[in-house]
Amino acid sequence: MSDDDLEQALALQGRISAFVRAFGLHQPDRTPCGTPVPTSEAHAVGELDRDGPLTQSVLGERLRLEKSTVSRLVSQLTARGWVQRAERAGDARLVWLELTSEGRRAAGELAVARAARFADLLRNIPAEQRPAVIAALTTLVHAANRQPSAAAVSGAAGG
Amino acid sequence: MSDDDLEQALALQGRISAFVRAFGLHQPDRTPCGTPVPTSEAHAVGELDRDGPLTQSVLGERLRLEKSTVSRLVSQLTARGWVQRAERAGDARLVWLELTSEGRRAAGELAVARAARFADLLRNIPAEQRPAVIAALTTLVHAANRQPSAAAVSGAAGG
DNA sequence: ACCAATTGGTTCGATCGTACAACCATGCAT
DNA sequence: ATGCATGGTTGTACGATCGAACCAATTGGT
Repeated sequence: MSDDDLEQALALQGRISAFVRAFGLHQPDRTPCGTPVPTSEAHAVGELDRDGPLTQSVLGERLRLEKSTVSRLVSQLTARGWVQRAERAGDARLVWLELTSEGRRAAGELAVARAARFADLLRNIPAEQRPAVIAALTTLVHAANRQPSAAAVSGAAGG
Repeated sequence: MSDDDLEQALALQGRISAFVRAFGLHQPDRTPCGTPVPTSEAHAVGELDRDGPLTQSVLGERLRLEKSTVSRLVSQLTARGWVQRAERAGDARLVWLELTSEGRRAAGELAVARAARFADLLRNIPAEQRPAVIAALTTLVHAANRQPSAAAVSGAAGG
């Protein structure tokens, strides 16, 4: 690793860490909508709203969570009345997840609240820089997805 | 909010959310170094290593944490032998925090491990795009810091 | 000089987010 | 059939964080 690389790595680390803190991503609960919705539930609902019925394992892949975590998460969502566990002809092991109508309504509200929050963030970025910021994040996501053990070696923003 | 703004907000939200998942930031524990160090402890040690002795409340401001959270965090670090709570002439309420020599050693190791992880990430970004990515993140951090209730309305990456 | 409000910390209780291991059921392949 | 792989559930443990209640030292007014 050259000195230049090291410097860039340190810069990257500092920025990401700072953003996580500044944007409040280190606080797990709370979401800005009527009923407070835990973050993880919001993520799951968003995924189901966007990509139709999914099996639990697929949802887990999307969210990068262990199957046990997903199982519990789904239980909470069904308790809340937002998700239904269903079966389908075919593989009897699979649990299919779909939003209830109530769940779709909630997903919509959450999407609006979320968009508002991010719109606020954008408002603090000069308009001409916005596309560049979004492009850079896209690059970053691709890079992260290419990392070998992204999930396994995790947590390093702070460590 | 114009359609264009909305579109950008949605893009931003999606990218950030994707990055958090892809890079594994949603998993609180684990850091890639000898002894597994919880993320929050690593952050705190890094801060103390960089900016000398701090009081607890200042550390809390830096990390954007409640004083109760900081108190516990510091207890864990002293139990680990990395931090010393000290007093100083002057305001007797203040608790000054400083790294022990063991703590400084650990901070160094953590920094190395962290840099390696981020260097990996950089390796997956074309060299010519790296400065742009870092610049974009800088912009993003500034924007987040300008947000009114960053801490209060938090958690919205998923909600 | 005194008392009230403020500030820095600690402790308690709660919730969220997640992983790993052990386990069961179903399905698939030899 | 038998044995391995896959999808889920439950139990256990930890990490991260907050708010409220509380105490001690300080500071500002009157």
